[in-house]
Amino acid sequence: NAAIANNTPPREWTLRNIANMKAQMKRLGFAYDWSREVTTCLPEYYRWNQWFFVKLFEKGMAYRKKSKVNWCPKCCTVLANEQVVNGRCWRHEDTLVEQRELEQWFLRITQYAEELLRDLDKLAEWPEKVRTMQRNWIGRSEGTLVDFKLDGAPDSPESTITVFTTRVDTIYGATSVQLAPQHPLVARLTRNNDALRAQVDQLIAEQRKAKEVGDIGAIEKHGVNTHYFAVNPFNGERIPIWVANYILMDYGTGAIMSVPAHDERDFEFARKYNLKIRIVIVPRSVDPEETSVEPTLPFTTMNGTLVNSGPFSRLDCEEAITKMSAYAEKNGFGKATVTYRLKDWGISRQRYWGTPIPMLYCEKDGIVPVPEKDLPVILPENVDITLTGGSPLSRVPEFVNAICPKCGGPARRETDTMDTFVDSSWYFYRYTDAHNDRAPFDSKTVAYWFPIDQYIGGIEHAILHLIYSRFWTKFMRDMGLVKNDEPVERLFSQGMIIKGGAKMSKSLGNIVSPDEMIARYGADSARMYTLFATSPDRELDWLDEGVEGIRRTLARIYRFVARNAPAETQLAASQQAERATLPATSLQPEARKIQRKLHQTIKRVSDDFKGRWHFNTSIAAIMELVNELYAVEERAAHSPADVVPAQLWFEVQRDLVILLAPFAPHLAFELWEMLGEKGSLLRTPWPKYDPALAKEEEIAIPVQVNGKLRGLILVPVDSSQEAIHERALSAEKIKAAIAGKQVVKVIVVPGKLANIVVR
RNA sequence: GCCCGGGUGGCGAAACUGGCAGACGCACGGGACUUAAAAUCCCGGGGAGAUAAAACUCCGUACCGGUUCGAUUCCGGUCCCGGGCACCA
Repeated sequence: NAAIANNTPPREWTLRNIANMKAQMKRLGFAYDWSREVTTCLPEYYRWNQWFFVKLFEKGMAYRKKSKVNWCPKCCTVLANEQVVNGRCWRHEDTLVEQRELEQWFLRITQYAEELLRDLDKLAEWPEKVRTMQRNWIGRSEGTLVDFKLDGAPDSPESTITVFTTRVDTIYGATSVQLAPQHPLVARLTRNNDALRAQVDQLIAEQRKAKEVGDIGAIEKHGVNTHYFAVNPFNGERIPIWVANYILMDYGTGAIMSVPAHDERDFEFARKYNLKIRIVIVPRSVDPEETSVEPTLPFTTMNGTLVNSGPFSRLDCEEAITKMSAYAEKNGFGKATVTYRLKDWGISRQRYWGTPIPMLYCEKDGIVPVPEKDLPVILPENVDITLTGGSPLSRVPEFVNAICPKCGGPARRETDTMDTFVDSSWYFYRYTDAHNDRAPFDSKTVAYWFPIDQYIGGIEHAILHLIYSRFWTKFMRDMGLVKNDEPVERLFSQGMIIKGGAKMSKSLGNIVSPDEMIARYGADSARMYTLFATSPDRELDWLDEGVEGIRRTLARIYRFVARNAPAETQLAASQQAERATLPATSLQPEARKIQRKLHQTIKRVSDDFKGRWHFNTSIAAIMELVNELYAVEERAAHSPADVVPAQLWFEVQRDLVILLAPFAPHLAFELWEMLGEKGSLLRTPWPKYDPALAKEEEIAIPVQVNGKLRGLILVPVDSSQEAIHERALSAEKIKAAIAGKQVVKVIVVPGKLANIVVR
């Protein structure tokens, strides 16, 4: 391996690897996924991914465990849930997908669950919706673990059913225990009972099917009575043990206590199977002696008092939870605890392209990481990828057979590669120090640049990528590599582009090629249309029509400047425009109108850049300015007395071009030259907004009667509340509308509207 | 199912903090220019009723209900669409 690492020039190897991937994909008839070039074919990413992995392993943050996967026996590979169609492989319609248990590598992201949750509060400049999604994804929940014993069995850990509940106060109302079908105890209980085993297998199949459809909650809730009993440690009651298809092994402990009276799901289940229902919480009553209030079931609120609960009766729910948890802990059958929905991150992939996991298995020394000097472990070349015969890497003896760095004996190399989310968790750090060959990056350089000021990505990354990269940052901080707690200060999540009712993506193959649009309309029109179609945080339903309007607007701007650009003799006036703005008072009405519109446009465009990035409204504002320019040009042709001074005329064009530049840069640069400008457009300061020049002199204020629009009054812009009040009541139309009625109240919002309430 | 968004004219949308619903654009209709067409320029379009044409009246932001002088906006419920649900990345 060391030989491979040292003798292979990274760039050449990369290019060969990419060429190899393209050829293989073509041969197998798959769409070539270019995004994989970026991270999965670069040995330097392999090297540092592997370096990080070893650090994680050494800190106990990476571990192996068995986990269930979808397996296509024909492809001999793991399938993603979306690659399973009706229980069959997406490439082999006749092949049923199997469930297999594989040893896989996991990263202990759950160790950071609490901090990942807590620090969401620090991310003030992240969209609220993303923070909410992450909060729910981490899914912190406080509750109690309680041990139920299998009735009649000897006291041993194998006969203990630990349940997790957020409502231990309802435990006297537990009338059954429900286990996940994969629960270890279920295997034992069904060992000598084929009929029961078959029923449980049926439940597993239902669960799998639901997961495949992506609809865990949609399954009809089914259960099987094992006819075994568990003992409630609080009251010694024997209650039946059931196995249910809606209990998931990977959440909580894979076992729950069922309290039909006080949980909706349990209630539904108990009704279906005629299980006992016992009320142990009643609404908090004024008279503490009065306990006969029967709540409507299921009664799930915390605002209640315990009954039928032995020594805990008459306590309020909240207090009961604390006391009962403490009681369980004191007596050794439970304790208060916090669980998370967040699971550890499985990073093993049985694919060829990807960073090999740098681990060796030695018979004598066990699991041994590849020493740092031997990194990167890179992929062997010229591997024949077929759809049959198992993991490609495991069939390459030169790759698999290695030497144990500890004992020098033979070792087997790990053939799993890493999830590409690993690369994407830290790639942006590498950008600050891309040529470093001693470390993933230099800490000082990263300390200068990080955290990222502004990160932009699709909303579909709100959960996975953005949690993994936050986790990675926290791990690197604890290693002492970085100082920042969070990778990203400000996040912008753009909406997705939808075409034909689904997101546009490589895997769905419903992509609109920008090349085609650029060829037809030019890059400026194509770019500006995508910005104009909707605001970037919304999803956009893609339609090819509509680009025409943008092209037309750009042509209008071009023609306007071509007609009105300063001639040689006017350049002095044009340069004047750069320096000074004409005072509003010196202008004729038409000129003043243009000046006002210009400053209103500057404000609207500038605000969109500073604030919400709603560039569709910026472009609309520019269009309005252009329409106004055409109107003024037309009117000026008919009434020569109402002149627009040359200096203002040039100022407007100059500012228009600057405002246009971010949206249609090519055209803007062309127009900039046409205006006789010598300096660089890029270095020209953004136009200044002057509120005094943007101000309207008069505004029309709507007048409502009982909330219905009944007229408009024209008033000076800064009219007082009293003045508007008086004008509103004296307007002809309003007088007619309120004639014969009694005015109860008049609401005046200065600058907005007046509303007269009559009876 | 759960979590997060969204639903406004024929269409893409706007309305930023509860204050004139539909800015801007597409498509469409009318006019000007032209031998003609294209391009361009100008004008008009939420719906229904009324009118020669207007003033005008009513309805209207998925649906049902609430709060408010006033709701596209806030609250409760329902329906539909999109994203995520841990191996698409």
